[in-house]
Amino acid sequence: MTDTKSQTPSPTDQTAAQVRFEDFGLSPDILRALTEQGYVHPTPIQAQAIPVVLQGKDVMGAAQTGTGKTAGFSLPIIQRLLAHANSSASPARHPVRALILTPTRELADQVAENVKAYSRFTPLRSTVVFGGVDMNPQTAALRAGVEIVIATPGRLLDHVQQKTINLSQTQILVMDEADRMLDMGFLPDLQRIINLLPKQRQNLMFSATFSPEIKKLAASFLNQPQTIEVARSNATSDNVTQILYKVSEEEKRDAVSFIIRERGLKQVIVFSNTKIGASRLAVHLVKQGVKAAAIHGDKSQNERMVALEDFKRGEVEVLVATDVAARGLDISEMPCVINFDLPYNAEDYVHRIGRTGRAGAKGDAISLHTDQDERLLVDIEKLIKQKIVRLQLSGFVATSVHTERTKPARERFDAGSRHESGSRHDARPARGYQPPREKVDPWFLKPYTPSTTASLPVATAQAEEVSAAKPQKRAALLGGLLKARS
DNA sequence: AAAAAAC
Repeated sequence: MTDTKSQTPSPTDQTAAQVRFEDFGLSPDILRALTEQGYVHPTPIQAQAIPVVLQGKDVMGAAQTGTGKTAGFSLPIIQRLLAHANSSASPARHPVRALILTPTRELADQVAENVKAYSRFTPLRSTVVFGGVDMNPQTAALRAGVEIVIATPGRLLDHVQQKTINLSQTQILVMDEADRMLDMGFLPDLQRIINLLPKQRQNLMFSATFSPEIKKLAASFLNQPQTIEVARSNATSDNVTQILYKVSEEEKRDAVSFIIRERGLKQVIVFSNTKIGASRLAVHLVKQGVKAAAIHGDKSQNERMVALEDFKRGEVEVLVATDVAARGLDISEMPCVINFDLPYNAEDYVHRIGRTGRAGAKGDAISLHTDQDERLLVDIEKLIKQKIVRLQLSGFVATSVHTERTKPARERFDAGSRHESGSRHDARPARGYQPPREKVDPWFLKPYTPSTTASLPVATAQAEEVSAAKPQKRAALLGGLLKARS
């Protein structure tokens, strides 16, 4: 909902800030919804996208999350559906006329909430469709009739198969976070869905980055699209201060709680590369009295929802997340994000830190890195075309250890407890000497041994081969798509 | 290497 909030204009916003939502010729019913929410001025992407979408043109939009993208496409879509009412259909029948696809369930839910809010005073109906929850309520809503459907691809196709949805009248298609959908291997699903739609339709595609693959996708799906680009692609916001702290693998968890305590953070997302890592870190933080919760794909949809709601309400102060939350999640006023792990994919770094410094506000992006991360760091700095500031985590002493197994960790534990002024060590003195637990995550704990160091170049070379092959495979897929269409 | 998404 922070999407369209008017903001302190930065120099580049000045023209946009002078425009008002009233200037677009939107229906009074839409303007009323906007007024009630206190939205007066469009964000730059909204100012650019709304008129173009209203004209019925295809759009290729490059926009980071937090730029007001959702309102940028949903407001004009609602307007178009209102203006071109289905005269032929009986009033009881509401065919799906606009379809909005998103990569994650949470994002689908949020977009749906926004669409509902903007169309509140119109006769248009909308519903959201995604997996992990009971199909029946969705089926009931679709039966009752909706003009706008917001969906994740898998469950949508499920409904198609069950014949509980009819897409033969869909005039507008939106692909939100298209780059993410490609990354997640949704291309075949996208193609299947598009084949179900009328050939004559309006297509809107939004992507945080303009990779060659995205351009190919745009070329195959869009019809003479108008390009809208607000932020430089792959650029990080100037409002975000990026910091790096070098720590050892064993120190990471304590470093996170140290940073949270030291800065008095009350709203922070911590990104972990693994689901198990996210869960463990959350448990660790809770044990230290931090109000933390984990959100990742192994949690039930209900748990994910509850964690997100609690976080938005402030009941949870630290949300430990995998990349399920890297893109799209609309969480307002995020002053800080922490990378517990550096992401494997440099683009994900951009998305993660895009969770902060939004809508003109300042933000901090703090990343922990270890010796093993050097390569990832190089990739990231190459992508964002800047060096990230390396700082010392001054005053930090690890008080507990990741694993009790490695000798260096134990030494650090002893050293830490001697210098530490707090009493956590005294409260639980036996902790450092317990025998190792049975289930040790091999990925998480990589001991420093000469043999692993020696084998590293080989492993790296293999990894390069794989990642080099991937785009080609995608390109081949896209090529097939192009041929199939022509 | 991981994560996400349909049952």
